[in-house]
Amino acid sequence: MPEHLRADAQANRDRLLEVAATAFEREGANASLKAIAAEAGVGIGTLYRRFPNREALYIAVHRQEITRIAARADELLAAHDPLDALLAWLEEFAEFLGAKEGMSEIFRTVMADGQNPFLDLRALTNDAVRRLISAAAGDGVRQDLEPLDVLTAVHGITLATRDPGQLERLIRLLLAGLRSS
Amino acid sequence: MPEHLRADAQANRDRLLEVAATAFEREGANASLKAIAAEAGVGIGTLYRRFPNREALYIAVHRQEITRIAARADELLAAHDPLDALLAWLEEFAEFLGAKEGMSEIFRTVMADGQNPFLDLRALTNDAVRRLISAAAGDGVRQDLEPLDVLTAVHGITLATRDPGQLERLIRLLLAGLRSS
DNA sequence: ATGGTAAGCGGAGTCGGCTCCGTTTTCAAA
DNA sequence: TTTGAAAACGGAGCCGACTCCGCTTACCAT
Repeated sequence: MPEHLRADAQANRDRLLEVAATAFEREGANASLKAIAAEAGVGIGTLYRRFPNREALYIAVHRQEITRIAARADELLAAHDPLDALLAWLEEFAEFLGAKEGMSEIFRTVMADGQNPFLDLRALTNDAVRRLISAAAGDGVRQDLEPLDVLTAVHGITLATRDPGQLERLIRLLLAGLRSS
Repeated sequence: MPEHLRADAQANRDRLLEVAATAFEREGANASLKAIAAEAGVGIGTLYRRFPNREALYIAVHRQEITRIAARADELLAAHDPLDALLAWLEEFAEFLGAKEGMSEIFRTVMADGQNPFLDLRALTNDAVRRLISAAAGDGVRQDLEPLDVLTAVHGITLATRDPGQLERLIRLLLAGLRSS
């Protein structure tokens, strides 16, 4: 395996990401990959060689956005009480997962797989939660919880919820659980 | 729409359910419907006429089992403290959803659709939760929660969780939330 | 008993995901 | 500049979901 992609391959990869971004935007995470390949002017085989499954392509497209969410934790902590920051972040994260059609399902696969090329993203969000929880120690938030468990809880809520009102209620219920002695 | 199925249709339906039961058992909820139809000796069209989608067939196969779970609420209430009963039921329900490969995903579709022929099952489980919550009023369980929200929370947990230990922890976290003032 | 028809049937057809492999292209060593 | 092999390409091919519609069959009214 070479260090860098061949020039033609790199160009194709870039074009795929570009086309995929607008396709996912337009049609959600279940956009036809065949169509994306065609619009990018490559064969379906080329798409799959570069991105071995739908999840890989989808996450590659949204890499920046996810990094951004993780970074939001510090912004929120700087601007609000720790408890408010925690709640706000959980809500933003939930909204992010829920807003894009299919994003939540994609996350499911990504989270489940232990040896994928997205472990860095998982670590980023994981650390964000850890910081938020630590900061809110003085507000009665339990310190014995795995950040990944909290992340999973929010994720689960976005998976099972359809109605935004219900999502809001369940996030608050989760927060209540986090504050239980 | 006739009251009863024609004799041949009824026989085919029965055979489909029988075959589907073993197929789902063996291969999980994503068993090939084409294969099920073939094994039942009918065309794929016949399967889809009777069960308009995978979910319909899957739930039809598991109808008894779901009814059974709902009924467990009363058994548990009769045998344990209300709080223990509530926890035990939530765990049983979660285990049920998590045990069968794909069941949890099927539930997702069923829960989301407001006009399906499974509303009775939803009502059954909903009432089970309502009774459990009411009974545990004296143990500090909040009475201002929609049973459906609680059900959704458990469901979400089973959707997002892979590891049984994590599932157990999240159920307990949920219970803690239920008891917060 | 039989004839008309609603009910039921089946599988060809369409579409999308994903794989596999024979062909083409890049690129760097000589 | 040539050249050969690693890298990349593309699309045919397979599979499964689900639909659609022309053909068949049960069954009831006569």
